[in-house]
Amino acid sequence: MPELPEVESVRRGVDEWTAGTIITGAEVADPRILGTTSQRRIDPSAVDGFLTAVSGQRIVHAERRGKFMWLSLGEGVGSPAGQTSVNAGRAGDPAPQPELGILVHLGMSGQLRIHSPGEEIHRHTRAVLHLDSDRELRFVDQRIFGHIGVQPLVHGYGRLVPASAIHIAPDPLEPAFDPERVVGELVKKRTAIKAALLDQTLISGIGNIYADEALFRAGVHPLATPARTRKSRLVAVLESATKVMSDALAVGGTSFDALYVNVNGESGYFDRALLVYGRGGQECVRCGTEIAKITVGGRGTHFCPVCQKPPRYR
DNA sequence: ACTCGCACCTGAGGGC
DNA sequence: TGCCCTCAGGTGCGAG
Repeated sequence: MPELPEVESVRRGVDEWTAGTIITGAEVADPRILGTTSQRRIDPSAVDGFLTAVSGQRIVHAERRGKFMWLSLGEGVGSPAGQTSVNAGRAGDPAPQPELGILVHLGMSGQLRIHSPGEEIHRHTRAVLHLDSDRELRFVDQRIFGHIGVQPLVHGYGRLVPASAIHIAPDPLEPAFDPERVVGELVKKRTAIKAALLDQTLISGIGNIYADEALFRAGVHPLATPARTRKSRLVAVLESATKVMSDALAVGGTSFDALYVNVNGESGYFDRALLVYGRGGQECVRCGTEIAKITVGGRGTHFCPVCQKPPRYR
């Protein structure tokens, strides 16, 4: 569900509520949330390992690259007695501690919500972090395509990122984003440009909604082959993607239903600004032609057959 | 070395 | 009402 604008809206709220707080304890209601969708068999000790690793840690900031978000962790000053086994053994160790972060990926249906203890627990709540601010951060995820876990921070494209995000390219809203590098990679791609836009190792943050929107706004057909497309057109697609995601972020992202909300449970408003996504069979806002819906790379793909001319080589 | 297709889940909505 | 099918903001892995 969430793409860059939605994840960034959530990150901002999480950072506001959690930066500088200490995690006093945690719960894992469904251990599957600790694994990826392809690593669902969770060792029972993983739950204890997670609880031990996060308890007593101080949250420095909520950070993000593409759709990957994480809480960077600092010294657990003031951590409660009895929950500091990880740090206690190293208390006198002069060697610097490895930098850690709590990775949170929202998958298709994940939400992070801030609550006061005692507020009603949603039935899809998979994990909870208790904070010393007398608030708690709840990870709610209907489909469990998301995951959470403590990871070392490693260097990737000029930043410290969680180990499992090392392969993720910079997104268009971060300083490390280099459109020339992306175009340089794109011109080697023989796959459909829509699929290339969804390749998070090439450019991150773009998902199914904004890929369709960016291609429509740039007037490029989703099945165009990047290697056979003018560089100027590729640049236009990247600019459109950046613009549409910035515009969406400015209004809190895109919400079709209650599955995407920010930390306070509020929806975003960009759904009313979508020009093609979800509009199959309706008239194109530019030329009135019926918006087509096809499948590209297994994903529903919406485009205008007139405004986005089919490539001649196909 | 690439590219593709599917599996991983739960739930909503449509057709019969 | 109920059953069965399709579809959904993502990602990782194995097969070809």
